[in-house]
Amino acid sequence: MTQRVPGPTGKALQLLRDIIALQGQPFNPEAYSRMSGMPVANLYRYLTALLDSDMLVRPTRGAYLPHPALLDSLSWCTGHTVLKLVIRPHLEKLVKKLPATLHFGIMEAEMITYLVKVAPADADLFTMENMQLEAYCSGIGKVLLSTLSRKEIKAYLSGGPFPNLTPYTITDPTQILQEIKKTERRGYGIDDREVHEQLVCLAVPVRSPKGQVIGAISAASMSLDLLGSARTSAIHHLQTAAKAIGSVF
Amino acid sequence: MTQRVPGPTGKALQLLRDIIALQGQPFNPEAYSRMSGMPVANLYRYLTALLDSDMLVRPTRGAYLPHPALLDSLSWCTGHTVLKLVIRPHLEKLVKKLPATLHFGIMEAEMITYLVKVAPADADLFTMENMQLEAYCSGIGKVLLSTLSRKEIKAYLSGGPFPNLTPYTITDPTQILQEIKKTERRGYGIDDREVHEQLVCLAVPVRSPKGQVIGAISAASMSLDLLGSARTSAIHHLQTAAKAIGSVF
DNA sequence: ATCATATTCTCATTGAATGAGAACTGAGCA
DNA sequence: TGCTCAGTTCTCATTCAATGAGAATATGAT
Repeated sequence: MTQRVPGPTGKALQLLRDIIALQGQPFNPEAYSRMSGMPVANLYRYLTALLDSDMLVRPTRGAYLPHPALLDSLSWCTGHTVLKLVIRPHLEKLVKKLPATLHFGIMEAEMITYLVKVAPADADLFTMENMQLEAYCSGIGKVLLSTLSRKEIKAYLSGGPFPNLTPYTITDPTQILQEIKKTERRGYGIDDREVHEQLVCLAVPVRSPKGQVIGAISAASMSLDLLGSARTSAIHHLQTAAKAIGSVF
Repeated sequence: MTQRVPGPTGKALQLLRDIIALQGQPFNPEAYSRMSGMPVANLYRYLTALLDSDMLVRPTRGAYLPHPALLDSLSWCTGHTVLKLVIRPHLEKLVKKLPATLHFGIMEAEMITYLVKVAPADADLFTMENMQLEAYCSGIGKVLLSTLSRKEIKAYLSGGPFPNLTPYTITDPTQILQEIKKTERRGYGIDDREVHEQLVCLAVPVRSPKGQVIGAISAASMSLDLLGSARTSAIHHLQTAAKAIGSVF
């Protein structure tokens, strides 16, 4: 809602963004003018430009919707598509230095969606791209949970149930909360055989330069060494890659 | 590709549109500069604005993609959603003056998709929203075919087969071409029991003020009167509504 | 018909976009 | 390691467009 880019172009794009965010609810010019500090005259100038550029349509007075032509021209891709295109090359570069199964995942509706998987030739795991897993027990899940607000974490913990997948799975909400807090302090997430009896995993968040959480990347392995002597190096590699990925957004 | 809106805002939006249209293919700044007449310095100024406004991301040098945040904020609607939102109220107003079953349809992949259906309380037809029908035999199909270029029409006619649905269906490509030509001269499409033995239908195109074909609206009825004494009035009502709808785009 | 509000218009003022070219950066490659 | 080219940023004087307040108009609903 706050302006990000100076000049007329930034204001026009901000207005476009704000109108899209309304999801078709009526747009109140006067209220928007007051809220954004933009005089009505300018507001309508930008609206006209957006309408004439086929970015918006105005079905009736006071109603603004994205232009079908815009939506059609975007129909070849989704948010997931773009994330995959952006992140896969980074993980393919990383896997040469860090020979583990690498994942990129995001949180959607309190579940973790694994969008990208890159594995070394000799290792293969049960995971698949586009798979959804629970958040409370995986490395990516824990580290993404740890970036949420206290309120959101509480909402998540009261959502249960949290089935145990292995003898090591943490299933008690209180203990999960402790684990999330430890993850936050540590800066990275650990899954010590909580999803699969032989599987361990390290995960770090991917943040945009503005601090927004894009998702998380993880390195998983059947070798417990990943949590031992190899841990420091692995975390370093993950964090370097995460920073490079984050800088794209 | 040609600029539609004067001023910096229009140029920025045009650039955004052009990059989206690339569908992720590499973007050549120099070529774009030459083609659009925009100096490279300006080109990069606009690119920066679009990147900073979270409209685009740059995965690598020379690659530009729509920003996932933009795509997510648009995921609540599609081109079809917006078309339905825009057109339904118009047809609901029209049905009070023209008591027939009204449809709005568009051509997609040589088939007609019926996006909106509005029927009087006493009339009901076999049609359903989102249904797809062949183009060559329906009123909407014929009138949309008649707006295509000769080349596109030929491509369509060589696509066949064209099954006959009733004894009245025109199935010979040569005859279909004649029918399309007649439709073009007439300005509206007629379906005289070609889809269903008792069903007749009139259809007119919906055009934006710039002349672009958005789709077509039709009035269908079990009463043959629609093609007789009621025809002039019906066409007039359809054309008035089509003009009102078209002015939105 | 009338009312509220969305929308357009006018004009003097202010500030931003423009365009050419030079300078810089980074990825691929010998 | 350093080369090289394409992509990208920077500088600055010039030009042109955005700005803001308010009045005027158009429109849909009651």
